[in-house]
Amino acid sequence: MITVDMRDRKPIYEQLIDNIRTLAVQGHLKPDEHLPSVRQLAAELAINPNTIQKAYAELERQNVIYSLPGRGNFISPDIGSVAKQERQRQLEALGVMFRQAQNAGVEKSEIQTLLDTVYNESK
Amino acid sequence: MITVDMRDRKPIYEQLIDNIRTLAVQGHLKPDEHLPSVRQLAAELAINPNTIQKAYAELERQNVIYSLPGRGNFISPDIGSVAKQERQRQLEALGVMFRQAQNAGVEKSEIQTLLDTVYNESK
DNA sequence: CTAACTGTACTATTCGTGTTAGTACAGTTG
DNA sequence: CAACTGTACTAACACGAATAGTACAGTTAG
Repeated sequence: MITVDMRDRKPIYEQLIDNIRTLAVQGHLKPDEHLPSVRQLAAELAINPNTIQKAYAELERQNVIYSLPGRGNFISPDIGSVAKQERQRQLEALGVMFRQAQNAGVEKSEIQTLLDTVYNESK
Repeated sequence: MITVDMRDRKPIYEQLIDNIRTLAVQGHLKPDEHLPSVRQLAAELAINPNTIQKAYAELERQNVIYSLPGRGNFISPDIGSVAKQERQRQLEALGVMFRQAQNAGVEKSEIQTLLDTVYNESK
């Protein structure tokens, strides 16, 4: 489900980009699946079509989707490579966070425990 | 050293807040240490005094510093409790990141390796 | 006491970015 | 042909960040 939070500091178009990329990477949106049209999604979310268009344009640039003028926007068939990039991004972000946590004085064992908790609670 | 990056999307006053809080938490700024005056720091960083004032006001609200009108701004004597809060914040942020990484398909072992690397490279 | 510092509190203005509003045009489809 | 699509514009608006300027009271070194 595609949603936006008007109270969030993050711009709407960025929320849309992250939201749709995540759905695609997680397989909730299949390759070649038809996305809502610019105008339709704008109506559903009660925001301006230009904002949707801005998000779709960036998603196409990131190879998350492709567009066929007159037809619509569709999930990219090689979404797998996007997923790979996304995992890499997550790791890099974690690297930064670890360094920040370390020099804030957070013990490695605390992070270790947290990591175990998160990766076990889904069982 | 207190710095700001004009190209950063994060507002200058927020950069200052994080920057000074980090320096204080890490002990690079000692309790009761005298901070640069609003006007002096503004001159050094080539930004408006109001922006410095905004950051100092928020830092005081967070108990990172205290101010004596006419005298200046100083690092809080009980900066230790701020450091504790900061460690807690870092852990919570990591929790969010772990969940994101997990459902982006990042393997636990990858994160484990990264964690070990970061916490060993300082040896 | 005075001059030169401090913090603090305002108002007004400027600036950048996100968002909206509106229009237009070409391709697609039933 | 009618009703969809994406795409490309321009203009206006809204909001927050940042600047500019002024003012006033407390502190301190001379």
